Amino acid sequence: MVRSDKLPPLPSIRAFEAAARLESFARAAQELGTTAASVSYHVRQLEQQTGLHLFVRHPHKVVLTAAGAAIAREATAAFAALHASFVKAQDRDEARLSLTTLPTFGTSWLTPRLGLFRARHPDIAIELELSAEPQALGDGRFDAAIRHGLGDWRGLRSVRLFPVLFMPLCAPALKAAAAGLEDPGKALDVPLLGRPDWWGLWYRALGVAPGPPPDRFGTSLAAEHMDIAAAIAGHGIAIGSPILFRDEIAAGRLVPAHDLVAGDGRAFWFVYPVARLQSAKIARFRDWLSEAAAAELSHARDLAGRAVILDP
Amino acid sequence: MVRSDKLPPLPSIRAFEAAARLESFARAAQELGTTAASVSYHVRQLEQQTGLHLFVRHPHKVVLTAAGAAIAREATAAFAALHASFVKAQDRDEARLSLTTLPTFGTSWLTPRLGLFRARHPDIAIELELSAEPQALGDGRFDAAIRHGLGDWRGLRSVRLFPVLFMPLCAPALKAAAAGLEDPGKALDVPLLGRPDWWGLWYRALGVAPGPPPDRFGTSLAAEHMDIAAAIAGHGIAIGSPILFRDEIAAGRLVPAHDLVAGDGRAFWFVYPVARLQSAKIARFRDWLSEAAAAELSHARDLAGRAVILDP
DNA sequence: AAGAGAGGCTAAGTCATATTTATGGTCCGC
DNA sequence: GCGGACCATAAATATGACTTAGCCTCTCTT
Repeated sequence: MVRSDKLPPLPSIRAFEAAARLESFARAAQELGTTAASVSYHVRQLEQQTGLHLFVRHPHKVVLTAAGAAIAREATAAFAALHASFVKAQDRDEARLSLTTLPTFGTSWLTPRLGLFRARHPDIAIELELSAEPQALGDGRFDAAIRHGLGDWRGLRSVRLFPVLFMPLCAPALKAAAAGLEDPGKALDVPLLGRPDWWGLWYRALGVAPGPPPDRFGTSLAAEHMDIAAAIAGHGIAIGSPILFRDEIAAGRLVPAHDLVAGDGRAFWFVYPVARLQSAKIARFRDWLSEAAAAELSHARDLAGRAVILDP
Repeated sequence: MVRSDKLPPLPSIRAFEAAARLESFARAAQELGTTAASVSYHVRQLEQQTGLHLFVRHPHKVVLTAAGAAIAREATAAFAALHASFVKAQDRDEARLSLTTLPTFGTSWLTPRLGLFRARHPDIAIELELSAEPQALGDGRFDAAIRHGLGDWRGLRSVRLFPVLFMPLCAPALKAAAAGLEDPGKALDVPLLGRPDWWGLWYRALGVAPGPPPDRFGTSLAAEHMDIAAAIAGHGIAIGSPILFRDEIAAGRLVPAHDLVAGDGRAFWFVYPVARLQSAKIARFRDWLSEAAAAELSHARDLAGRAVILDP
């Protein structure tokens, strides 16, 4: 015998283990989803490699030798342990969903709704990371992400949620002061809050070419939702998504400063690696999120319908 | 993920385990005698099958994830246990050599010499079974056998030891009474012991066609060595092998009753399954036995040389 | 008893799968 | 700054397992 310090071929050990446990090549073949001939082949393979007699063949049945029984016992335990470790890892992995998304989306829209997901799927704990920069998926840090864009990320499966829209929003008290907003040449009593490029897009949608001069802008904060918070506090007119801040609008803390809704063709997408199409927890979150987004979209049908979509 | 209750492909687990233990695909490839590309393929395979991230890839190195580390630990233990069980079984198997042979050969020739083998190979315990009928090899009961015949057993490797010879043997006190043995028609004072067919062969070698009449024979015992024992006790003239009973002849307890040596072309052979060519213990016994048989043959050169060989 | 069925073996051809080979990119160390 | 080490990817290859088919032996049934 080869007196090898190497392990014999694992598929052969597997076939042998099943045959030993079930005391039959035919039943082992059934369990392994193969044929008796294959099991016979593997067992013989193993016997040749090890130089051990594992089974005594009788015309109608096979019987383990002493050596075979000893090895089979160990092998069964080893495979069971291996299997258990995978199951455990999968269970643990299945119980925790790690997401990364944009700060505004996460803060303003997703977080308030996460409780509903948790209520429906109490066995999945969500871990949410917020960052303005899209984080790589597939390296083990995150299971999935919500991004905005066109949905064309390579290697990722994308599910569209709702469009990215822009509209001037302000506190009700400032609504009057926002009159004449549509004329960028005209000075306003209140500053414009939010990213100048979004304002530029909105004015282009309005048909006004150059947009407002730089001195119209107040401090631009780190994220959209902070501008919106400033607007709610009455510090100016913010440019932001009427969908993301529907709750604020519905509560009357925020009103449109103008009726025009602009968009740049982009949307929010739920994305996850193609390699994880089979992941149950991702599928569950995706389904819940799609549903929530569809509900959101049904509230925003008129907004989305009348939005002026421009190239960015 | 496939949430499979089946174990993922074992070769992939093996590749992963090595990679995890060595913290490097390249070193794992080296250990497994394959290439890094292969290891990479398998690890990816495993990750896809299980839906788990096992490694975080960095451009220059790979790092285990928490799940990967947990699985690797279990996998290493499982493989080690598996390996240990094979090594143990092989060691145990290697420490015990089970032989089957003919009663006379075993009793008269082999057993007295087994001590020499044991002295040279104290780590191998011999188990000797005696039976007149040849026992099947390769079913786990016996590692090897010593048989007599022509050396043409299918599926078995045969090593020739020494020829099967026949010669009348008797106690020295009966030597005189054996005079005239060569004439089967002449009545003797002492009976003939042993198998009539062997006597028949011997007489044919002598050139005497019909052989002695049945009433010349004493009781024929179950095995040759028992006839010889009877001869030593002075109960008659036995037909037997001068090689197997060389010790008795050398000690003077047995003398040839006639000088003619006959043979039927057969010999004693050491045989073992072709499938076990690699077995170290069988090789060690075979080498020792060949040596002992060669020494025996050198003592019996003149006997073998002058033997008259007939077809049986 | 005799026949059908179950279990296993063997042999040969097919097919799948792992592996190799080659290429490219990234980072680390000299 | 450059060469080497390490890993990823893709396509082609080759090994090896698997299936299929036919056969034998034994057992159970009728």
